Amino acid sequence: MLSNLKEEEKLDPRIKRTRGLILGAFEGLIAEKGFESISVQDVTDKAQINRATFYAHFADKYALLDYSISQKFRQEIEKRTLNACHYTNDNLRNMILAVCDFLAHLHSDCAQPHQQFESLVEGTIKRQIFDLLSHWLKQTKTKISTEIPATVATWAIYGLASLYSHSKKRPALDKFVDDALPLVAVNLEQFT
Amino acid sequence: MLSNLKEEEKLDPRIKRTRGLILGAFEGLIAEKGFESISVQDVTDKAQINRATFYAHFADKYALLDYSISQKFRQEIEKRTLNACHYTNDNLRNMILAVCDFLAHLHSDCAQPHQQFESLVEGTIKRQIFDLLSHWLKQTKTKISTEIPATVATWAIYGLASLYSHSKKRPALDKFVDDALPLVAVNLEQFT
DNA sequence: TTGAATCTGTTGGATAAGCAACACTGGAGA
DNA sequence: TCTCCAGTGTTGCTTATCCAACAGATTCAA
Repeated sequence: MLSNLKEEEKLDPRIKRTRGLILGAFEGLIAEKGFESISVQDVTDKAQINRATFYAHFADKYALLDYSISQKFRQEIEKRTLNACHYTNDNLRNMILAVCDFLAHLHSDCAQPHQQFESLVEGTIKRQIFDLLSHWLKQTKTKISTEIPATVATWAIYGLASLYSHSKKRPALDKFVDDALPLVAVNLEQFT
Repeated sequence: MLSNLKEEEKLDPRIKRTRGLILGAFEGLIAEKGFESISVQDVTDKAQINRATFYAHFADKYALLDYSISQKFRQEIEKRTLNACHYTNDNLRNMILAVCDFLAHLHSDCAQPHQQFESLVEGTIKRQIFDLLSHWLKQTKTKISTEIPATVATWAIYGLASLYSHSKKRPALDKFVDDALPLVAVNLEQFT
């Protein structure tokens, strides 16, 4: 799944370089002034690339946010070697950990996260979770439709991570996930 | 003098970027394995640019060394605001300090400096010193030829810096320059 | 000596990035 | 209201970079 690793490897070096510059500038700006107040010009100035070049890669700053978040989330996932896996309780647990970690870091790395920013992130991350879960469940070659269970689990996981990352005084992550895991797993047991 | 500042500013961003990548990779490699054993491929691999692109900027690795050394030396000079100056005892003193510092740092930053490397550096630096000195001396609108005094001073300065940077137990730089300065200045007094 | 391997410099054609200009939009003031 | 300003997307053309391929040069081992 998502073996854009290979595809990205053999991409034209100019493209990799430019995207890297854009992403780097974007992340820096997010930390400095928050997503809402960033303009495309800010990004291209900081990245030292031409504005037209930006539009050759991304439709607008929302597409860039989506790409950036997706990419960083995937890194988090790959770090925990959850790709190329099938569904197990352990993998599910790792995924919840990953989402919690990711959101928690996001909140400390980003200046003044507003509503718009948060809901854009939510959409992006949930899409990623859903795709990965669906992939896992389909590995079981079951004839049962995966759409509904995957949807429920996706929303539940994101909700848990959101709760965790917003809590004033974050509880110990391991304990938190221990408590939450069964409530998510119960709907997926049929795929084990 | 040397107001390639302005020229470099308005250079195509791709050119600035590429040169920066090449220089960064080169300096890293110099520190790792020394100049002699570096190949052009090493540089382009590390810089993540195409080998043909390298040759669009530099004739070979010797041209790159010359450019790199010149550039770093100029930075040292500009740091001490010696450009846009005329000849004074103080400026001469600062120049000697700059050359000593530069060579001393070079020796600590470069792996196994061999004879070839050292003599290439010597040629590059002496050219820079000579140009700057000549520029100073000509400011005096003197009718005296500057070539011979500038040459003598150039060689003397480089010799002093070389002695300083090679000494096992480097003496205090200020003291060293205090002792050496008069011997250089004596041939230039007619320009004050 | 031969051949394999590696690096060098160079080329022509493909592609990405740069640039200046344009029309358009959405505020912020006067 | 009007204008001004700053940002947005888009375009045609220029320029830099990429790539694969080439013919030498050098080295090293068989």
